[in-house]
Amino acid sequence: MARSVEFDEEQAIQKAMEVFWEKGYNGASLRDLTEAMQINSSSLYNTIGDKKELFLRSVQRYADDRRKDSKRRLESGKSAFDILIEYINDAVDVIIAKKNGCMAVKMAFEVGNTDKRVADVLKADSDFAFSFLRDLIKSAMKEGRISADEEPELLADYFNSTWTGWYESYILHKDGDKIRRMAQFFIKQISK
Amino acid sequence: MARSVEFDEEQAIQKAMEVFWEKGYNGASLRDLTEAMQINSSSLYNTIGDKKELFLRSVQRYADDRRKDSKRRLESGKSAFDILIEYINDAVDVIIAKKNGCMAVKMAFEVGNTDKRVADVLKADSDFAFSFLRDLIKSAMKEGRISADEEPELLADYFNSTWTGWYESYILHKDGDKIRRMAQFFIKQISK
DNA sequence: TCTTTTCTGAAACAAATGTTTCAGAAAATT
DNA sequence: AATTTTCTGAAACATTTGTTTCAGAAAAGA
Repeated sequence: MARSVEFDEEQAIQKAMEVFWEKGYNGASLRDLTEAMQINSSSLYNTIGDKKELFLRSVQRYADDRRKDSKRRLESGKSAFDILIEYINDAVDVIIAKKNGCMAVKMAFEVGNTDKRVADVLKADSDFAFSFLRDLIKSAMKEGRISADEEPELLADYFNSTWTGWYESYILHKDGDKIRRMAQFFIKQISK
Repeated sequence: MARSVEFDEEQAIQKAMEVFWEKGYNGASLRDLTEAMQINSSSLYNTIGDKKELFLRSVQRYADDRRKDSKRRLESGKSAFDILIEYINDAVDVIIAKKNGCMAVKMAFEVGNTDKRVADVLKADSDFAFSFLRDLIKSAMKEGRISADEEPELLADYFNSTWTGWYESYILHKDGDKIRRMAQFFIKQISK
């Protein structure tokens, strides 16, 4: 039989993801990508495919990571309300600490209207986050920590869309305290 | 003396803006741009400058349009609260009706971290929207239509960042009712 | 009308893009 | 160890990119 693939595909996708994350789909060149992945373009085309395919896999990978993160949070044993608050605070930390914010948001705005396959992955990611939040909100309502005046579905959508604006604010103003204040206000509003 | 410029620069910038708006900075090629502007690249380089300069002017133009729109709203003679509600509802309409959402948001995510000059224009635009909203919120508080429990500055930031998430939601889910529900909830929350 | 200056169109430019080619190296099985 | 299959590296590919060139057309003033 023959020789087997030399490079670690998962590791390579991870590196590609980081490049796309920083430069965007159109801003990242094949040479940027293969250099970061430390593979030759022939290997890339032999295994993963072309640039579009690599991008799809990168976004997919990002979504997978988020899904794992959500699972981890659910298994933490904390109360639903506490998980929600921690989730919000962690989102704030990501916005402020990570140089490039949330990849899903960035890509939604760059290619969400043009690349159907990527848009579907992002939509599925958003749907998953929605369920995650809706269930937590429902539980937090039962715990009596969140006012049950509104439908959990509406609140979940509202939650989900709220961080996005914080990302934009941080990109433009680089003001961490501003984000923290908005987050505190948000928490205060939904708490009972 | 000599011949004068043949094409209408303002009209050309307008066309360029539309192309950038749809395709993004990296996604728009010089040929896309000059075709839409209906001018030769030599004319472009003779008058406006290179691609970066054209982009800057396009973003600038977008910001100018928004400023004019805000001024128009202030001069409408309506109450501050009504202006705010109308502003929110119009934002919702733009999200749902316009194919490409808000240009400022899109560009903030694409080049906000890499192109300093564009980022400055976007920041100034955001600052202007902030003042516009803060003043309206202050007035609406005096009118007794918005609860004065929070600082107008915080609410203005909160307002300003809220639409962004709605844009993202609409790109992914194409669900106008979802946006309208979030907007209604938002209005309900801030109303007294 | 003639001159002078400047703008425009088409073509050309080098560099960068995404992708393919292929000879030889490398591994797995026999 | 020989064989066979497949992977890899470097180079080449055709396009597309952003930008420049320049001859001639066009306008304004003399």
